[in-house]
Amino acid sequence: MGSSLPTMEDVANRAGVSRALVSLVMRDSPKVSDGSRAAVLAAASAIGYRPNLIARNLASHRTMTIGVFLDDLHNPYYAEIADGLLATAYGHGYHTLITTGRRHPNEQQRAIETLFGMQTDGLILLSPRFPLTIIESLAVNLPVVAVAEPLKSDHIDTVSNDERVGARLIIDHLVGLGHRRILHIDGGEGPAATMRLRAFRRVMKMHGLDPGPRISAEEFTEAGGERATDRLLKSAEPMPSAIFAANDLIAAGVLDRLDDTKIRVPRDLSLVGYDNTALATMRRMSLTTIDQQRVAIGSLAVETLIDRITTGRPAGQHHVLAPSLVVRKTTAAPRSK
Amino acid sequence: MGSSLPTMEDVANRAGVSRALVSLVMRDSPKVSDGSRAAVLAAASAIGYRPNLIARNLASHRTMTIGVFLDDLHNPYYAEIADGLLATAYGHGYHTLITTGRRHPNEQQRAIETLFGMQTDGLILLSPRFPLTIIESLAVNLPVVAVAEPLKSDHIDTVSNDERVGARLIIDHLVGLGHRRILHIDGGEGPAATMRLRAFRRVMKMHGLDPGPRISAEEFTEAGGERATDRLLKSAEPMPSAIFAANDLIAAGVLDRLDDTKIRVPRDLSLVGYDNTALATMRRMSLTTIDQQRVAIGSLAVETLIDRITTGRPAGQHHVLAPSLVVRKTTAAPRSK
DNA sequence: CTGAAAGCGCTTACAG
DNA sequence: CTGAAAGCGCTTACAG
Repeated sequence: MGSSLPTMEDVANRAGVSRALVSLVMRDSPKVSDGSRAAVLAAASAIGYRPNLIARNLASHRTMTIGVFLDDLHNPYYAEIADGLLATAYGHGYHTLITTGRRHPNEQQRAIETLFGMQTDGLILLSPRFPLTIIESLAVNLPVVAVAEPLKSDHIDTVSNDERVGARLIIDHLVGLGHRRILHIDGGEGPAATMRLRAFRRVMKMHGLDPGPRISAEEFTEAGGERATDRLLKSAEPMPSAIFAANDLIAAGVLDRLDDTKIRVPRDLSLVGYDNTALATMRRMSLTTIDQQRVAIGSLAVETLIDRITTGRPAGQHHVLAPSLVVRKTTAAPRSK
Repeated sequence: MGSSLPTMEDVANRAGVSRALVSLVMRDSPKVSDGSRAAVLAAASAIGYRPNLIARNLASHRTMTIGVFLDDLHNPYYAEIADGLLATAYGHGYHTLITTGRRHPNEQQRAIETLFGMQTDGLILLSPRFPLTIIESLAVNLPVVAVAEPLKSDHIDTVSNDERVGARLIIDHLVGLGHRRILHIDGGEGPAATMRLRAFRRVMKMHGLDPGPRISAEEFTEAGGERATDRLLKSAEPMPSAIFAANDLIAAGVLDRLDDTKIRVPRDLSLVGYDNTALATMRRMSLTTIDQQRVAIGSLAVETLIDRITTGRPAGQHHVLAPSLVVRKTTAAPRSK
């Protein structure tokens, strides 16, 4: 089927001009007279010609395309980052191609290979579920920006949320209300989750507080939050007076599970989420949460990538953006105090 | 940068074999001895060679890639369809490339051009925000499956939810509870919204009920649902006893806005959503809603596309999948009855 | 603006 | 398995 598509040759024939002229017009060259341009464009649209990008790319060694890998289409967090990212790429005249691995390591590898094989000019990785070191050999030949923890590598640029600030905002807020038994429900084994857990532990220690046992939701989902809450309720451990959930989805799972018990939020337990998703803003949830600069993270990732693509800058760049706290109705002073 | 990447030539030199052999190995040909295969693979990984897919595609006229256009990354509805879609494509050995237009018509056009330019073997369009007739000329040369209302066209296959069944399930349920003043809050001008509105009106008439004035959320978002509710509350119209919102996000917006009034759901007003998203399942929402066969819609779209790609089938295929009703706690008998 | 040439990194088809 | 050739649809660089 593809072979029957019109080519530049066809456009040139129909317009009665050279193939070189058609090529200039398609690349928006300023050296073409308005009359010729109009004639070529008319011929092109008459026969339904559209440039074959892969042929162009093969010849020019540029694709003007940014590949975006994203961990999970289900997490609204990525949608927001993607917003900033896509708008900025579009503004710079870049095409954007997205792939995802649906949280399966195999498919994630394949998704990135697809982007690589398509010869995108650069790659943006949103929270990949594998160590970045795997990607490093790739990054020697291809600009890569990861929305992930800063690396020592000069080959991969990073843009990330300041986890230390996030944890501090949450814990300061809870401690200010009088809480001391604060539990973190973490997001599992992924790099983002590990980073957040580490920040929590550090800040708790700074406050002279015991970070307590590890309770994990294993993934950034509602179901994970429910399961973790189940385990907590069944455990012999004393209940915490406040929970810092690794993201809003986990917090929603916690809330949902607690709604099935006699424990009331925030009367008996305070709860904080992370990401300030649409869910958190609803009156029925009114979740106290952390607002990451999601759109800015997306834009900055693109700016950083394009900078590396166009300048060939050899040194790594690592941007860290500070989040803010949004206090709603799931946090209050502990009951028995 | 791209020019410094290793090519087949480099692999052949290092392995001491011909370029043709390398090509056979990379395409997983069975005519290669195990020894040769191992040698080639070793050489490839030693120098970090990965096949240049765009060169392969240009030469072979196949990309083994399916392009997926999706309207809005924020709507969890698409994430679920994408799940079925990606898993099925992966199972058939196809790569998948996603683009989105963030609900802007210009960017949507560009997003589709990108996929087309990349010479994907076929396109799947998830609820495009423009008339499919624009795409028809494209579809003459390229297999296209749209998750959208069935067309008369033989060039575009469609897979869709049975809107008539959905509307009937909702209205039968509400009428069974005793409701007669049922209002639909529609999703705006897009094709999916129009289809759903039309189904609502038809089924209302079949019941001999008045579909009432048109109230639109203008988009499938929480904010749209809030605005529509605002307008409803301020209007002179008598309040309905039940609302059928065009999707769960709109329903959430309605609920959120009503939580700010003295109107209680379902005591004073019944509410039904559409899509059975994670939101609807939460105890605090417990939204009665319609469950589309999302994963099946995604899988079937891929199967239909691959069928057209491989057989060149000239006739259009139009699949319609019946949804089901999930009754939760936002619907009950009307109060004053 | 035209025209002819070389090349991008592969695949395809074929003779050996 | 090798080797040489042609071609995919473009871009690039150049002489005119």
